[in-house]
Amino acid sequence: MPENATVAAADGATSARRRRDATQTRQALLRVASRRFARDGYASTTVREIADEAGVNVALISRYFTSKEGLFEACLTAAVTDLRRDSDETSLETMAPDIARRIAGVTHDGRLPDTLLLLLRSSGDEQVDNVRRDFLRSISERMAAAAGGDTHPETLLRAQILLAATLGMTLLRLSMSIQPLAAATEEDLLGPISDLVDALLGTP
Amino acid sequence: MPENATVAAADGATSARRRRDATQTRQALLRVASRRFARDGYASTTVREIADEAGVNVALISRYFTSKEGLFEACLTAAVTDLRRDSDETSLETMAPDIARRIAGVTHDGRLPDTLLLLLRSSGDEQVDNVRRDFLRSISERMAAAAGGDTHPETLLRAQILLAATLGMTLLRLSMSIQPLAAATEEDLLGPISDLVDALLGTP
DNA sequence: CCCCGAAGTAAACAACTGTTTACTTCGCGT
DNA sequence: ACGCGAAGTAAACAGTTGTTTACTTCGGGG
Repeated sequence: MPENATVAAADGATSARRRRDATQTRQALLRVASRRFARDGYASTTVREIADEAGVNVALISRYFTSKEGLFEACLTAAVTDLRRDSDETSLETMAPDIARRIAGVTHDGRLPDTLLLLLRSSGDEQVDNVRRDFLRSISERMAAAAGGDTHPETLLRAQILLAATLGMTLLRLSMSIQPLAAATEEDLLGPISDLVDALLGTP
Repeated sequence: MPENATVAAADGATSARRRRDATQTRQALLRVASRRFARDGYASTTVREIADEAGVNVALISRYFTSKEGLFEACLTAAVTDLRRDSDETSLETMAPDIARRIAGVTHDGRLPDTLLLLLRSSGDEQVDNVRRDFLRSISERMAAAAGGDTHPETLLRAQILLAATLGMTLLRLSMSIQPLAAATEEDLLGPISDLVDALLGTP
């Protein structure tokens, strides 16, 4: 027999997993599923692929998340929580660097771009879709609010266009690997994005 | 029995179909499939759904397009052909109204936004994916070329960001129905998009 | 008019999907 | 050390997928 059979399958994380730990298993599933759902979409991703990549049995998805749909909803909730954290204290000055970091930056726990991409994926379930839609809308409202004191109705439209540009860039980078956008660094993007923010939300 | 059994199923087009015509059947399938693939993605769309909506038997998809994959490739080719037509004679002045029309306008033959959205959908087939990627890149190159005579390397990056914004707006409109962006008219969008084009590609 | 090939159809096919079941194996508190 | 409940597993399940088959029906040229 192999000398170390306990971690025979692919590890679901960078760190080695304890042999039996429901919490770690759940997190491994969440991490793998978030990436796959974000990059390939809901329908193209099978539960067996997720389980295999996480080094976990398929049945545990149903056990811990009720269903594939439940797993997706959990991924989405985690993404929303993560995104809300640094989008509530936004201002017109920090917006451009924030966007650049969200698109091309990396942080402590992992890679961010996946998180943003998940908002564009649908499971088909109407209720879960509404979570997604409501959150996108609240983000655009926050961006519009940061733009200026005046509540000009077109400001919200312009904020949504800026949001669309952010999501589009993420899509072209991660899902389509369009060069040179896909290889652009955080600093490469800062200039154009600053112009973007200024043109859409800056005071004329 | 019903008084008119020949067009019993849902019509695949606005016009009534002749009872037996391979060309019309193929076009009906193409039209329905393009819309479904664009709006819901490749994996979420069933060949039976496409056939039913087109009022056609499922087996005819395999007959006329070899496979679901072949049907998708045919949709993509048609979309590319359509998009190339009015993107090769683009200039910096007409770019903003062109984009606005592509996103919110309607034309002679049907609705345009679907066409643009199809470029974001993947069937998983690597070869077909390359068609998609190559075309997106060629579009961004054409936009960069229209921007100015100088071949500054950052110009291509900025053109791709503009392309990303265009695709993102289409996505937020058609696939997510984010208001007020989803309800914005061609004229509503012209102002912000003009600012966008100017900020990214205009000479400073 | 009539018939032959094209156009269309219903049913069956195997592969794959998400989910459940019955079972085994481990780790931890006593 | 031991056993009991939690954690994990393999196999089977029913439904759906894309595709193929054998068949019927139409319609236009001779």
